[in-house]
Amino acid sequence: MAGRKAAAPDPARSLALLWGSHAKPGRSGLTVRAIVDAAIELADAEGLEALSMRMVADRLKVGTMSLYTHVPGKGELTDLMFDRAYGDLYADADEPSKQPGGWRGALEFIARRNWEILTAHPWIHEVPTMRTALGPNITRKYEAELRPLDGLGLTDVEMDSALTLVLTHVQGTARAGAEQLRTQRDSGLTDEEWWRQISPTLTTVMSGTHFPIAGRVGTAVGEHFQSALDPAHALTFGLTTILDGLTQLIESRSAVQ
Amino acid sequence: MAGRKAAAPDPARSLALLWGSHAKPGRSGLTVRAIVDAAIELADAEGLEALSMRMVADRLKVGTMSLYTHVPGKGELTDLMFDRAYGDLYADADEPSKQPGGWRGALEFIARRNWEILTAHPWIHEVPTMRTALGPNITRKYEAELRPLDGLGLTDVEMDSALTLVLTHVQGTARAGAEQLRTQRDSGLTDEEWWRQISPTLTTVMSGTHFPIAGRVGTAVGEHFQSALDPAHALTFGLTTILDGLTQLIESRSAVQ
DNA sequence: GAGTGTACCGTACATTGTACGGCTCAGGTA
DNA sequence: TACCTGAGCCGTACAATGTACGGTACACTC
Repeated sequence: MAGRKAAAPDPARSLALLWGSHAKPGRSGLTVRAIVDAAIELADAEGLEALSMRMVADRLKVGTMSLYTHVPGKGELTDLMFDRAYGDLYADADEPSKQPGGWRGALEFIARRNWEILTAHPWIHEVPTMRTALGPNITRKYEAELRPLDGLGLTDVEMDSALTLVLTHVQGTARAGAEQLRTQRDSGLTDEEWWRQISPTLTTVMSGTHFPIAGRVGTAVGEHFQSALDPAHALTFGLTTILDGLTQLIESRSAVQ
Repeated sequence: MAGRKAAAPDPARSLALLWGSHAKPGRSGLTVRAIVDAAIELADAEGLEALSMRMVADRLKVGTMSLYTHVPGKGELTDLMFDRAYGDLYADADEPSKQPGGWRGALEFIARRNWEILTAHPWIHEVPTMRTALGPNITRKYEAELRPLDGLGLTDVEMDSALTLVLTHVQGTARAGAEQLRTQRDSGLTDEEWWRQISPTLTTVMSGTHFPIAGRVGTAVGEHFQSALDPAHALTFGLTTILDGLTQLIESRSAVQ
């Protein structure tokens, strides 16, 4: 991005900030909580790229540089936003495991809740998540999501792998959906309008090529979903397939035992 | 980003550019191909964010604004880079279906090749892919990847869904791996050093909490992989599970028929 | 030799994150 | 009360970005 390169981040300071109390007000009433909330509101509407420190400060009626008293920089701010966005994912650490349908029902619930958060806050996809994996809400999330997988005969590593697989699927699908929406909004064209606009060029340009199966399948998909992609369908199709696969693994484990 | 907001893009022009000949030189020998190649080289090393039009122009010993004679803007340039990166994915449109092991072997091959490309060009994750889905190389890729799924009893929509599921998994996993590498490079710390650095703060801060399963599993994963995440393991675990799930679907279809 | 279109590019501008240094005020001490 | 100190606040400045605009120079055609 523009500006000087990001200062060397201090991981320990970031961690302390994540776990700290965000409610202590300064002289003008400014708090970390208020900064994070304002930033989330802006990012929900415009995305992370469009979010600027100046915009956040303006919304809080505060000088831009005042933010830096409470937050070391934009990177740390997005980390805080990330952890906060997952703050009310679950009522408590047992909510997923209390769902009906055993581990399968629990994973379906987990997938649905994650999907909802990602849809409400599409900017989450742009946050580098490695650093924030130890925030308070993310930690609680990990505990809540592992519990339904405990005691099924899986090893600890397998429990983590199974959860990661489901979450990666939800994230990837939600990301594609968010991108689709954003592309539509940026261009001001619906999928159908866009298609109509490029259609003549496309036939010209592809006249020399011959892709029989891609043509047939692409057409079928387009007619079925009115689009090249239906994220909701991709989510459930993939989840069903993944859970079927995990069923085999879990059954083989309990059979061995 | 900085600068004026991106000009209203013309989809038809972008499409024509994607399919056009990129070898026609201008007065100073500048070609679209050369611009794209230079940009890919730079992005491979530094990422898409760090890639600037000025850097590309400097590398080609050309004025910055000369690039705009050949390419409408940075967005279209990344589209071209994207399509080009997938240029030599497969020798021909039948390479995946010729792999041993039937459809399962073919999908494993597809996953592996996509993984290799994504690992070689991590900036691909930052390119909005919706627009480029109709570039020449992406179209050929789609054809090549659908062929091994044809004639198994799946509907056209199911063929697309199955492929999308596998590709989403590979992308999500590769993205996590790329992020891990980038975080390490940016911070200059290995996973282990980073962990040691935050460890005291972490115990202080988490002293009041109690997450038994997260603690147990997290520790097991960390010891097993020397890291919170092993992308290669996540890839194969997920792929196996997904293919097991798809096997059930395909068998049920051929049984019905 | 004149004219024309296109490739090339220097300059300018809005916008970004944030370093730096100064101002102001709350709270403690004398 | 008078003063001091540290922290909150923030105006200004800077390097970097994508690209609009308008000018220059070259390769053509006639």
